[in-house]
Amino acid sequence: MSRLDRSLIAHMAPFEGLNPTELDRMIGQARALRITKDHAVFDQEQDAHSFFLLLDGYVRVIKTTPDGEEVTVRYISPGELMGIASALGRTTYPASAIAVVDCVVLAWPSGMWSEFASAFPNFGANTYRTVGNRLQDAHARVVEMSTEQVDQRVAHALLKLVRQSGKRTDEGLLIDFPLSRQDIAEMTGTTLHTVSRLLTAWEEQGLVRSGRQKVTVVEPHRLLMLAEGRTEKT
Amino acid sequence: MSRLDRSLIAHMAPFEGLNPTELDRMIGQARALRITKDHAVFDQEQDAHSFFLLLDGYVRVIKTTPDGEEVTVRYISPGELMGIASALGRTTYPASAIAVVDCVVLAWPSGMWSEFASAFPNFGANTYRTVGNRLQDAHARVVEMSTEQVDQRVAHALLKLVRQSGKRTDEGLLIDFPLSRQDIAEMTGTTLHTVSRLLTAWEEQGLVRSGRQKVTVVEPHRLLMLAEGRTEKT
DNA sequence: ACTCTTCTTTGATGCGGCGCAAAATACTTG
DNA sequence: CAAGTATTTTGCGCCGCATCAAAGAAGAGT
Repeated sequence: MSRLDRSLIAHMAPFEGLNPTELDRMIGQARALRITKDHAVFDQEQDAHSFFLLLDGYVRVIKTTPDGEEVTVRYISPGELMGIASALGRTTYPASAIAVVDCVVLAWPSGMWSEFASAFPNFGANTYRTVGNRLQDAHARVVEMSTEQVDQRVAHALLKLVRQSGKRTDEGLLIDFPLSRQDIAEMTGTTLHTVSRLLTAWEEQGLVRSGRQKVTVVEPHRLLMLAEGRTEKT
Repeated sequence: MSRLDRSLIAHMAPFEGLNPTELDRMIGQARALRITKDHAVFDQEQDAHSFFLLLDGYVRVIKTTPDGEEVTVRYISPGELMGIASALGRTTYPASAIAVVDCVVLAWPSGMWSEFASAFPNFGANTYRTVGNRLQDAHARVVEMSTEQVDQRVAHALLKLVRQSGKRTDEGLLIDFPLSRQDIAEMTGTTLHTVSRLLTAWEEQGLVRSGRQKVTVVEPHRLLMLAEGRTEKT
């Protein structure tokens, strides 16, 4: 079994303000896991035994409705915590987390949460700041869904993904993991058909370039204008 | 100036598990405020100087979009905390809170949050449980907006309000504060026109009774079936 | 190279619910 | 009680986008 070193996590936002000793104590309790593509890190409704840190890869957090529809809550990037139900006094996971590529995660037993939070106040504060941001995001999503048209929502979704995982290429900013039309539809509350039509239209206007499970934003600025709803001059 | 007594708050959820001494210490630092109907408890974007507990009345939490549309995030009932930006490491309020009737609130300076949280761990845990619930709610809203039709969303909204503030009357369960078609529209991402049509249709079917700024749910069960989308047999 | 599967594109059709307009009703205030 | 204001109702036309259907395109497996 491989040793875990604090350098793995020292630079990550949740651990900001922790000294080396503290980092060692935290990582000493962690288990590293590999999650292969399309497998779950944790499942909705299940007992929240652990909380996680994503070290490498990308994870999609989804909620499944009683009648089987899937809604994507968010994408997790390396350095983000997930499954922190225990920090919020829950005993089950409210959503499922699926690896969209092969991933590496660290896992801590949920029971350890309160211990960490009181022993390392910075860690607690960092986590709650994250929770605050996610609450904000969720409310922003509600506002978007209430007030914006589909094209604006899709534009916003793409911009968010680009901000989170955009990689410079010679064509523009490539979203760094496989992302299908269906995936985008599940983020924006529409259908893959509509997403497909929008992307081809935008491709004709030179805003994006896209292919199978891959989207590159060529002109973020013009896409933002569209997202904000200021009228487009052809 | 009136003395505040711990009996005001002792039975409220955020203070569960606190002993009388602790309650006294907390309430000793609080200021009581009256907020008259239609006035703000706090405003979006403003410096988060205080956090609040609603003692009496009802408060609507809203987000305003750049172009002036208002989206209702939630209604607050007596015994609930609000404006707890500081617990999540924010320095400004992410939304505005408006009294829908004359209200009484307690206010504590934001700076006191961390002190309370560490001195009274139960209070901290209770608060974070609340935050967890709100995050859940927000995600549930996103799922609703993504997958449900307007009539289902309106039905869900009414049921939520009834659960929160339903008062038994001889007609059914009355929502205990003034609530216009416009208000319902802002909760569900639709227009007052559509809400009006739905309510009159439901009234004809005997599901609800409603008048000016007032809604009574007559048959919660049938309304729930409608909310869940199981088809109605006329 | 060929088949199978997954993902994407594109067309045709229909409808839920929004936008607009105007009237009716319910409170409020002098 | 009359005038003024806020809220609700209702009709009508239209359009954004879902739904249904089917055919391409791109990889994956053998």
